[in-house]
Amino acid sequence: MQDEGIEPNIGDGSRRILDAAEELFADRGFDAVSMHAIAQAAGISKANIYHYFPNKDALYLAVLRSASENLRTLLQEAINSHGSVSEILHHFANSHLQALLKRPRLVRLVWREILEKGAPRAKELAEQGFSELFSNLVELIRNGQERGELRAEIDPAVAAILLIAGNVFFFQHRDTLRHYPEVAFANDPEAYDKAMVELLLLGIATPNPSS
Amino acid sequence: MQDEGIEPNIGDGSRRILDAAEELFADRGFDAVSMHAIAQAAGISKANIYHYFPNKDALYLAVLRSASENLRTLLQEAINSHGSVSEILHHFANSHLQALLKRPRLVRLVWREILEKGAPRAKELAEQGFSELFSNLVELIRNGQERGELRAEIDPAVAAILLIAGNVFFFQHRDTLRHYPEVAFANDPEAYDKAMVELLLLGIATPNPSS
DNA sequence: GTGGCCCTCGACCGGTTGGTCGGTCCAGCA
DNA sequence: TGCTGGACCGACCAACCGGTCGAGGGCCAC
Repeated sequence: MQDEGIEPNIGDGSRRILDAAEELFADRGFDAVSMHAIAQAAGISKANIYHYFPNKDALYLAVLRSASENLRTLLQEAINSHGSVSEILHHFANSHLQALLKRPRLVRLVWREILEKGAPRAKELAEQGFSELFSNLVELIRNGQERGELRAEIDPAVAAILLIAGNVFFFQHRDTLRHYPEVAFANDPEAYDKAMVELLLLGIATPNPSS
Repeated sequence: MQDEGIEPNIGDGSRRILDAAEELFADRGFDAVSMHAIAQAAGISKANIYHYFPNKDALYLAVLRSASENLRTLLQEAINSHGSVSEILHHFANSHLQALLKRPRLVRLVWREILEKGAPRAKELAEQGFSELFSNLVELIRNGQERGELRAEIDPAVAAILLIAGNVFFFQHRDTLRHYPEVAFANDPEAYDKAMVELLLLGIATPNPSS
């Protein structure tokens, strides 16, 4: 039968296990983390983990499920806004990137699962967050087009992908970007998002006077 | 001329090992791949691997070095072009994405290493490809600004990141994107790049606010 | 008391891991 | 012809893996 809403047995014991496992899985991946290491990080014995979770896969799945849900609700906040399309997009980009930066462990964990090819343990689960976000953003851009604030010729999906990709790329490579002198915004995600959305809105080409 | 000048012993034996290891490491990651599996995939005995490589780490490093070099030369082709800025950017984006799609194993392998946090085995090695690409693209956009074809107000680094991020995102999620009805270009990278570069050039906002 | 009921644990299991070792095969060369 | 050295392998090793088991201990109802 199906589980009803929320996992029934989330006590203090399993919570500490989940926390420890989440960090380790996010940092090193499924295979590189042993149950012994998780137990040690949680401050309990390895056998005790098996009192709460039947096996390693189930533990990983529980961690992923928890992370996916948390990440989803976190990202959901990005689409609650109003105003002009420009304001909405600015708010969306900023909230989205802030959400990613707020819980980097969750993001890395979920992303790791999405990118895995060998053994997709719960790909759909990990993808659901992106799915909602993407659909909502596409809808949002489409509304902007209908209201005439955005050009009708553009593909909303391309614009949505660019916005999300820009944020994800910044999140994933912010440490690397810090090393480049060309990058002035590596430590300032808000400035980055501001520049990015303005660039997306106005384009990089010099406007043609005879348009 | 078969001598590459760097690695002294690249014979037929080690080549097959590197090929097999590259595929397995790219698909499943370092820890999930056993030396036995690599030997089996290469059609040799496990002990024979140790005739060419001192240990698993050295083998992984050799695979990563080879992949990084190949990927770098592959990406290098993207920056050789001329014409107007618009043409150059279109060519760059297209070549870049084609390069990614041409050798997905290399890309996944290198990207996996970049994203790893627990044990960065050769992060700098994996990042060098992106480094060159990014610097060249920034320079390219800066030239366009000096020639007046691109707006002077934009940050070249932001534009460069958006372009690369858009391609990388498409590459990494093309399988997922196929499931969305909003996405018409999931099987057509050229169409995607065309739309993306045009969007970047002209922006998504209507040029004249509500008249 | 004492019997159940969760937690918690050390000790243990079979299997797999990265890595080693002694030895075989065979082309090249004297 | 015999020797040499690189390519190659089956068998083996200690360590570790995920997972099991039986036993303790605190706690509450009786």
